Amino acid sequence: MILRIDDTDVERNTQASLDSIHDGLQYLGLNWDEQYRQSERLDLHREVAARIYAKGLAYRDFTPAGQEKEGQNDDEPQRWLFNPAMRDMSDEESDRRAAAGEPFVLRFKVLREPARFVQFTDQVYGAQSKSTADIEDFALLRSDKMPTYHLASCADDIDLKISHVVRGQDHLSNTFKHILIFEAAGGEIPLFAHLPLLIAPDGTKLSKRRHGPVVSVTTYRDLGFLPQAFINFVVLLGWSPKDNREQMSLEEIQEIFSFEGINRSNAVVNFTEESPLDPKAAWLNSQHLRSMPVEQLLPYVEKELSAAGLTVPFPEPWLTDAVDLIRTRFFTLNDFGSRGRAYFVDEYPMAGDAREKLDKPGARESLRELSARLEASSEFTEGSIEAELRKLADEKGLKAGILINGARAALTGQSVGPSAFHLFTIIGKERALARLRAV
RNA sequence: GGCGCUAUCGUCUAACGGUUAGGACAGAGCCCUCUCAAGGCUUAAAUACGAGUUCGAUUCUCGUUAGCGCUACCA
Repeated sequence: MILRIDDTDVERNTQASLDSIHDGLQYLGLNWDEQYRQSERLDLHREVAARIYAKGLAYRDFTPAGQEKEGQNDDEPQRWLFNPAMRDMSDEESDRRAAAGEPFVLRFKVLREPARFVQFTDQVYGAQSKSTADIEDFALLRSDKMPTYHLASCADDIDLKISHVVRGQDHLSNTFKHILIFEAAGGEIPLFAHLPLLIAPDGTKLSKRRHGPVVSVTTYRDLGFLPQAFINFVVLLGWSPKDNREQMSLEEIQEIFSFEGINRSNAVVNFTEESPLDPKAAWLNSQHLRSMPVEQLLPYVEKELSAAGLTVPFPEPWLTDAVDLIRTRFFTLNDFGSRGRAYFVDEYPMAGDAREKLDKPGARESLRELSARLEASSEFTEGSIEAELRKLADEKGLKAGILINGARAALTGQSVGPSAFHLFTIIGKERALARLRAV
């Protein structure tokens, strides 16, 4: 895999955007073998431009920036293809003005009269065809000698022997220009596959500017997404396995993914003002979280906990059990370091509604009593704990629920969670009883 | 305006020209239950519109409408 940074636009070329690309790719485990930056390959691009010019397939346009359409004859006001004075300028004049240092744009001399059809077969959109009569004389080199995206992209594709160009559908109609460049430069034309766009709920194209968090892969990482869950979500936007499968492993996806199965219509990422997360993405993450082999999940949890400042001695068997127990009610990795804190360390906050459970009349003293009795008991299993607790509730004239909910609150700092009896055995006798004593 | 692309539940999507138009998420309800999840079950919800071809059109053709893209010395 080649990672090529298309950074010929100096204005938008920032370290931050480069970091974001690297971070996102690394998080997803999409590692590259080679990296190139177009801004470091300008000589190659200019060479290709020179070659096209030498063949008479490009010309210098000395029109100042922004004035291309001025002075146009108004029979087709909106339609600009080229400026005849520039396109038809004599070589002598062109050379003279260039030698005099006058800035110019190098434009591709698109075939006119007779026009011809440029054709290619897109792997997703099928047969495509467009008349050169509808293609304007696009720029190859800007007046500051920087290559345009079109030129740089094609020149690099040729040089790097790119086999497949897979990109957004917004480039579908640019592809005709690219084919013209490939032909003029004498390069082999790669296979093209255009993908439908991801759009916002209001139908507009997703953009970094307007939908920053939604389009940034690192957002999902920071929200506690498993990489495979994110990939699973994205792959289902514009493509499906056709057999009603939703949750899929990376291996399954690699096995069955194909260009032919890709849809041609844009897909909406269903986020809201409150959350950048599509509900289906959240669901897929929770599905992966609870169904992947627990040993595979452990490294993620460990990383998450250490990021939260917690040092936990993985892989202790009881920790594995704890992760396995609570993951069915968690949605993201972040939950382990927040809601799951009490399972891993002894310092954890007591939620307000958990405190309410403990404030029930008789709850605290009964729980302390329970602690003492369990301490004295030789057995410490779910069964023995339940028997002891129910017996105590009976004696105190309390509903068992008071003690059950109270125990959960004391043990985890939360009013909701797994079976209270199971909790005792997960947390361990010594620590569990200490937590009861401390209510 | 020109050129190109697209159109199935709210969203993501399935359906050799013949299905009660299927699944998933989100929603509603029920079951399970010590709480919360999970899980199981049920429910509501769609072929943009109009012609044509055909015994029969979500599916093929044309038109309309709508959306998106390109139309830059951005990518």
